[in-house]
Amino acid sequence: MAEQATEDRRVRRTKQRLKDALNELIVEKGYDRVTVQDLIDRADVGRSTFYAHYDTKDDLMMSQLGPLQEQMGWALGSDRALTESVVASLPLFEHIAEHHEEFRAMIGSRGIALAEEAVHSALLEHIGEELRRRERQGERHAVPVDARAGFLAGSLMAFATWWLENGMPYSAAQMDEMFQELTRTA
Amino acid sequence: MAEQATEDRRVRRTKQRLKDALNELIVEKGYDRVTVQDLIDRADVGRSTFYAHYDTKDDLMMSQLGPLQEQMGWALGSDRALTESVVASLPLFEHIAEHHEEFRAMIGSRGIALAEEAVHSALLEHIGEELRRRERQGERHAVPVDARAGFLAGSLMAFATWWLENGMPYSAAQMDEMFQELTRTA
Amino acid sequence: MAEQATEDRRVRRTKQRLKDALNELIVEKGYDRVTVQDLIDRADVGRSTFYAHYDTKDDLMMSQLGPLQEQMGWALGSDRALTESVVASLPLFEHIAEHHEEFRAMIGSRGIALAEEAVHSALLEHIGEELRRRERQGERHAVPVDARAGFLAGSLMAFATWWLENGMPYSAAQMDEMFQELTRTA
Amino acid sequence: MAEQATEDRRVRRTKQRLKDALNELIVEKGYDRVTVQDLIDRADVGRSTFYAHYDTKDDLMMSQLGPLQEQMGWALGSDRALTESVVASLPLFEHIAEHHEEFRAMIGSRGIALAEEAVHSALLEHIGEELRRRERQGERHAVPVDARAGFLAGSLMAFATWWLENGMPYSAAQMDEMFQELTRTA
DNA sequence: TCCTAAGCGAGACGGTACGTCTTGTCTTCCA
DNA sequence: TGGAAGACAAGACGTACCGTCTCGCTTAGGA
Repeated sequence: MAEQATEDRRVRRTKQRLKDALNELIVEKGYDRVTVQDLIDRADVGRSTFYAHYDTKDDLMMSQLGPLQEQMGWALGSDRALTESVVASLPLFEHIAEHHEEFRAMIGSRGIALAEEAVHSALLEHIGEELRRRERQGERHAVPVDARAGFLAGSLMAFATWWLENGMPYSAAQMDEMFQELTRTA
Repeated sequence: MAEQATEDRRVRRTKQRLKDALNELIVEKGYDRVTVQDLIDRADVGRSTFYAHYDTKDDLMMSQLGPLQEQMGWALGSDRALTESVVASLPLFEHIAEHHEEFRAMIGSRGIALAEEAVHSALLEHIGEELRRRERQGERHAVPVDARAGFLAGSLMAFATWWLENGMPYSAAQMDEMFQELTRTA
Repeated sequence: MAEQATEDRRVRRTKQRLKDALNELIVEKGYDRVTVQDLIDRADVGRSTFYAHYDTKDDLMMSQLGPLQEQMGWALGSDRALTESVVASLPLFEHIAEHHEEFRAMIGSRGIALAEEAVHSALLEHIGEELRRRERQGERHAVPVDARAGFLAGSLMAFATWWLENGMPYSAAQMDEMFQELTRTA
Repeated sequence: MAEQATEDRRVRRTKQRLKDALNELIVEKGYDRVTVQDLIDRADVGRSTFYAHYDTKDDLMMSQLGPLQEQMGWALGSDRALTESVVASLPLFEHIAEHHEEFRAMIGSRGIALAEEAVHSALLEHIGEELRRRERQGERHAVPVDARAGFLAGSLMAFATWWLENGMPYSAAQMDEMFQELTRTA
């Protein structure tokens, strides 16, 4: 919308303070234990102001995920991803390594589900497109495209989650390498 | 435990009524919308009785997952699983197919996370053991055992979830076949 | 306090509705059987709103007693009390006669104890002051002032209670006359 | 009752243990804060056993008050009371002095109300009888008998209560003397 | 000596009320 | 006129007691 662009400077500031508050509080006490009251206290914003901009805490959370999705999408389509492999997993692992503190604070919470869902759907779309493109170019595979896309997107998310939850015992590069090897037939 | 076995007949009945109530209500309104009040109304049980046996709704949910874990564990170790493949994925797909109504009622809720976590950990343990056994017998692989176990357990869960959330367009047997093919190198 | 005066109009309305509800319910079912739930249902107020203003049901009750104390204090110091007698008992008997329905609904309950305590302490203070004033003016008595004040305040309360609990067989004026006669030596 | 006499030895022991438990607990935590659970724990008695003998905690309390009433009644009719005065107040003050610890633990509680009520009614009856006896013997008074009885019983209770709640600054004998003086015209 | 009914402990149970917490709506006031 | 402040209704939560109940064990007192 045009209004988005013209959005009041103050409104942008208020929204930003709420996002900052959320991110701080997630690290401090975990996503699930953050209440709307916490958010507005921290952001120094009136209760009604919060609800004027966002429907729920989850809504605020998701409004931050758009940029993440774009970033992932961009990464997936970038030069760095121009390999023979279907999935450019490296950017994902690197992003996680960079923000592991925030992510770890959300483990087990409803918040991580939202983030996962956002990345997962971006992943699913990109992978699906790539697989369909290759199929049009004559590539054949025993497993149908939809299943392969579901499998690849899901197992990448799962592999990354495993990594995060187990103390990240490998580097992002190693994770990428291993993932490519493990999904060679997919 | 021996005490478990000697548990008062009444206590067992009460617990069973609560479990039944939970399962019914999950299907009716989804896990997250079920309140403790709903449970005790349906089970015709006093509020304090509920809290005498379970700490929270999640606690009640988890008490049902033990049997599920055992069932999965048993399935994973059964004759049917005696294939050359590491993971006996068929029993999992079949279990899901059988209970797809309950599972679908929990999609996106905190309840499914508990169930997933229970099955996932059982899976992880079994797969880890099997991989370590094979390694002791001389099998070699480019990817370390812990990462392969994490990958296999995670991607099986993810693949099953994808299946459930996309209308189960394949049979359990087909899913099993595809999973074996997709993880041939893992 | 100044803040009291500036108190939000809505707050005052809410508090008033709660006080009205309490008074109605006391008459209907007796103080002890009135629950917080009854109060908020009748006052059409949220549960948390009740607790935002009052700690307990007793707290709400006591908040109504302040005015009663003031009224009694004023009565005790008024022209009508300017007799040779130490205690102006008539206003008390008249007040009881006027509100006998409410008082009777509280007989035997914890609520009446709060009301009695409020009136009793106001009485005790006024009588003590008056006796000390007279002593300074040379009046002498075989019994020390503190004991006489305790006796007079207590026996007035007791006499009034007896009256209320026995069907008020005399008029307020008769009660007053009798009380003066019975405590002539005190 | 005859049954009372034939009451099982065990039953008597159980009841006594409950009474002892109540008295101990009253001193320890105050009447109102004593729960039935406290009582049966202390008395080492089953829950149903308690309810087999008493309806409520108040019931147990009152079962102890009978003896107190008899004691007071006996005292009021004894030789020591054979004075020209209507009320033999000395025994009451002495009884309170002896048990002031228990009584003080009950101040402000619902328990004291039960005890007061028991003593008060015994007092009222004795005083009423005495006053009517004297009237039959020709004694005349400006205030009717029922009112004088109500006044005397009530003010004695009130005076005793004042004494107890204000640190018992006089001896029982002094209290008795003062009470006689203050009610000379009643 | 047995046996049979009562007393009893243990504690599960249904139920009621409590005081706390969080949510999303609504109102008031101020800059 | 938009946003800060915060009162409010709604309703779930976990806790504390209550009075009822079922279950076996013990423990006389009469057969």
